[in-house]
Amino acid sequence: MRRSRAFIPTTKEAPSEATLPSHQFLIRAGFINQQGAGLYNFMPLGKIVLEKIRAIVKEELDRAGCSEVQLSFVTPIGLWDRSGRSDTMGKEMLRISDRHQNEFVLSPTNEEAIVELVKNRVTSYKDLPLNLYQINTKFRDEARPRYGLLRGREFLMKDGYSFHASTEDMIREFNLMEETYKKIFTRLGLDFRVVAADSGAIGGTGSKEFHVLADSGEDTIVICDACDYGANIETIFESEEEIDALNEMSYEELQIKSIDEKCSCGGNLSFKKGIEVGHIFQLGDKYSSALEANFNDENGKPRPFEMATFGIGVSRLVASVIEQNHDENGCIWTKATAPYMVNIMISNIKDEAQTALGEELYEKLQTSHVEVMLDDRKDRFGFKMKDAELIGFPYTIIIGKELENGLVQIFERKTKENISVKTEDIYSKIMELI
RNA sequence: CGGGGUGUAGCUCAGUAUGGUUAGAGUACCUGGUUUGGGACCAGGGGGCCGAAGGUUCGAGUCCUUUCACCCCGACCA
Repeated sequence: MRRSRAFIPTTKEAPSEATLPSHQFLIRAGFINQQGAGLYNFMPLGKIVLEKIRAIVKEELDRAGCSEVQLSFVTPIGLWDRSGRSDTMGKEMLRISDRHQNEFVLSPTNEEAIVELVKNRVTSYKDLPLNLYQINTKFRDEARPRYGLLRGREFLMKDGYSFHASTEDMIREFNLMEETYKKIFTRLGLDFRVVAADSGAIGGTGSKEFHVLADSGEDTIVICDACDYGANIETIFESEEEIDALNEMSYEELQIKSIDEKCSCGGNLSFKKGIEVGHIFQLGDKYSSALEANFNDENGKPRPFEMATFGIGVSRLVASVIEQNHDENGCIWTKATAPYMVNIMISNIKDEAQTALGEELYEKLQTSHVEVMLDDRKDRFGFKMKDAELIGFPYTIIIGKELENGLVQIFERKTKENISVKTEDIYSKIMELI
């Protein structure tokens, strides 16, 4: 992409309502803009990142044997009446009416829809297990949306549902998804922890959350430095008072509390702030029983499906990458999430030698299927560098005044290091780095 | 859903206590020129239903009423 032709409206100042780094930088760098409370538009850069994350999620799930579907976003209210959630979920569900005054709900989640879909189509234990997922828009009418993409009302989420003939098989799938999620978050380049979680109102026997470690996280988790124990503090402390008193709680008390739970390896425990980007649940037959979704077992007897459910906040991940990876100058995208891997900056567009080399490299990298931006704007060096840092390209090739000496520079966003490379070596060097 | 706050140029914000020329600044944008290694400089220019509706007044960005939107703290958040 040529920067001169791109739609990337960057600004020097952040809108006053943005308080978190991810919110400020994603807006300042022209990735997203706010449409209303908890509603965001994705501009070209934001859309690219969103699609990259979506593609990685899809790839790993497909590899693990899941099948992608797409459920309708607008759902008849009757679906929610049958499960009782039109009452229990209350105002979180946004209700709308059509021209016939029929009531509908914008899907906040899709347990009911998926059970209805599978019910009476999968009727034998021989057809199990089955794991279906979608990556689709959700709408939850949060009482107070905030923090940009981290807590929007409309958001992109991957939601998966599995069906099994036995609890053992359901647990097998649950463990498979835990491993699959680890692969996904690792590929995205994130520092994350898996923690025991509160099963909450959805019920079920087990649940785990995946947290991206970041100071701005809304959740507090306890992790052990010696084993893989981790837990959301909600599972350790029963009352609000205890959580409020957390700061005064002594280290020993925490240690004892946690040992009582699961960690007895003797390692050091510490508190961390986390952003919940994934959550997996063992559902059991809660929904299949309620909606009378049965299969026939080996003896021909009808039994409700054993189910599990798996979620990943895809649009939340976009913000999470930046919460974990930024500095005072802007975004630092991981290699897997960067909208463009390489930014070629022509320092002075009037300099014919610089422009010629820039164009040549641009063609060559594109031919090699490298995602590359060519900054061919008329602006000055400093302006273009600030812009590149704000956006957060992993590498910027600077074609500037050193070209006279046969040298160009590679600026690495993460380390802010500049290395000089001979012009004839630049292509091989950048291919080696990315 | 309780409590608090803010709506003025694309963006960040003055101006509103005490109503009174043609509503301002910075930034961004356009034109010309000078510049070209860290968000440049000079000159000129365009851009506003002062969130919306109603009211008070000779006169409203400013006062009153209604309403909409957004933000912050809290509660809530499979």
